Amino acid sequence: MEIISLIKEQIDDALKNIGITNLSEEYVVEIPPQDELGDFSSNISFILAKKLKKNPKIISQELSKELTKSSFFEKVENVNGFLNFFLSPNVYQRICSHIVSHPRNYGKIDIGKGKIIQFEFASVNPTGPLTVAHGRQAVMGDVIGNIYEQTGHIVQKEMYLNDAGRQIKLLARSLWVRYNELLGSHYEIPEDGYVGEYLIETAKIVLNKYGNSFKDKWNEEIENIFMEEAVEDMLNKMLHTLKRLDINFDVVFSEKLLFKNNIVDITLGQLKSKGYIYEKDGAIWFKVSDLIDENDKVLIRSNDKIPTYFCDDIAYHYYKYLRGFDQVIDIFGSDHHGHIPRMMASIKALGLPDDFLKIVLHQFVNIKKDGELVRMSTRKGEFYTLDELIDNVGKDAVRYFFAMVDPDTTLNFDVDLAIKKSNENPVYYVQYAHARICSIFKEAEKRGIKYERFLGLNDLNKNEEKMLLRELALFPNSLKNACLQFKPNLLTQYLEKVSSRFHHFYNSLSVLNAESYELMQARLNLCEATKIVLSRGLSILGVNAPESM
RNA sequence: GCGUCUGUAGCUCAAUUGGAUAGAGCGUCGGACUUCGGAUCCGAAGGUUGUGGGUUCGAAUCCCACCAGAUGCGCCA
Repeated sequence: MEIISLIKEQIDDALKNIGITNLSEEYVVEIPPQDELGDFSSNISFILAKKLKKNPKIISQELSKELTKSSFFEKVENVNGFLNFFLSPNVYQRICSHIVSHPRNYGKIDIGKGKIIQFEFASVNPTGPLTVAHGRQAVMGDVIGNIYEQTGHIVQKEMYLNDAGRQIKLLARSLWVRYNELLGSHYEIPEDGYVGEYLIETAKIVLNKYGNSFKDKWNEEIENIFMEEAVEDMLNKMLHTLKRLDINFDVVFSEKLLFKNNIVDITLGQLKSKGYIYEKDGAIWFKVSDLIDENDKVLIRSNDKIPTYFCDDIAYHYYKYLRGFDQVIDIFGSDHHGHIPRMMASIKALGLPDDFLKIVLHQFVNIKKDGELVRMSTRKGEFYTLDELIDNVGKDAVRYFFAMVDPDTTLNFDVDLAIKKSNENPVYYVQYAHARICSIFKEAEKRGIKYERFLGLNDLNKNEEKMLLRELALFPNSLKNACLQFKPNLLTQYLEKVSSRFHHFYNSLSVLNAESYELMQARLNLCEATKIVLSRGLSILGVNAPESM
């Protein structure tokens, strides 16, 4: 039951009745700017006006006359060409009973038709603690993944681990320096190495495990040990931090696996067979210029024959295809945007479907501390870690805060403010609405009132009740928009609107002291419906829906 | 230089993708029922949507130019 589509069905029927078929343009059914104007409105007349070269007011007059015949609407008005709908009371009743009878899956819609979708996010070099910027990406990926599950997709969440390559070697050497430091031997951390103090902790682990056997000794074997130890510890810490946010991955995919399974060679072979590969100056190149307006790129380096990051990434995505996903959605920071056209080109070159890969970007997080913006650099060891943020603000607020901002917007995070007044975060507003409803039901029980489902629903005709119900009816639509646009903030915004409508209703009408028994039951139903939407919405956001707070 | 994203109230963000009088929270000011939770509700102040043009019934949204910020243009990842 998705209210906007139902209204559109009514409009389409009316169009047919007045002889208008094959309308190709999309028209909109939405909520008018003022509640008094109607429950919903549509711009259909303007769309038709352009097409039929007729005055929109005349068209909406014709249409409103036709639509009034339907029992779906109490009345249909036309104001300045807009069609404004007032739903019949029985539609509101149906909404309420529908929600109450589907507590576990109200809002689900089938956009995906069971497609298997992989989400890749929070893929980082395991070279240091996660920062708040990573937190944004992790929450975003997790929430969009959840939304995809609600919209008829089968979702797998995966993290890619860059556990090979130059950065890791630098990390190993930096760790070794810290390890020697513990043993009283002093070396310089290499240029571009990792100076953050978190490596001291890791060094202690190595010291515990291996004793002083690597003191003042350095060779390839030792380097490998330090690489492994460093990556393991960093990964554990990262996963631990994410777990604190209730973010869990189905798969952590190691870069090393690409080589172990020969994926790089297989991918290169595939590209070669399609004619996109050539050799020059001892390196192997990808003919990007055949596909897009960009220079060719190196896949295998000339001096050490090691694949570039780009090459690995192509191989990784080809492997995703071989693993059988219908679609893959990557979530990257916006600094990767230059990577997108090349990746899309490689998808085409490999002969994969055009829509196989979708890359979603998000802007950065700036941290404001003591009134100043803090630049974050893992390498220099200057950052505000995600763990600190969770310590200070708590899981629910962190998740909500990151979900509530449009991914395209740079987020200025004022840490001091977030710590000082947690009310800054609207998550409490939504949670409070939920807790309040729970408390009504507790109070009802205390008074010996037995809640009766579906009773008295036709008494729900006050404006506050209708506005709340209308909002509840939009839940599926809100999930749909969030899904199609990859914007979790549409969901948080929606929940805030629902909460606002509820608080308003609560303050102007009494539930347990209603004028009649039937009306009280009706309002209890309305409360339950609201509770269902709030708790479903919050659970998709991964935020707790408390019974009391 | 070329490309991408952003610019909205003092601050943090919206605006159902071209709709009607641009909305919330925080902050400021003023109010609320001895009754279901005052983490709430109601009201006020606060805006030339970065600037200037254009497109049309209608623009924060689309097009052009400029200004400002972020970011990318490696045999780095």
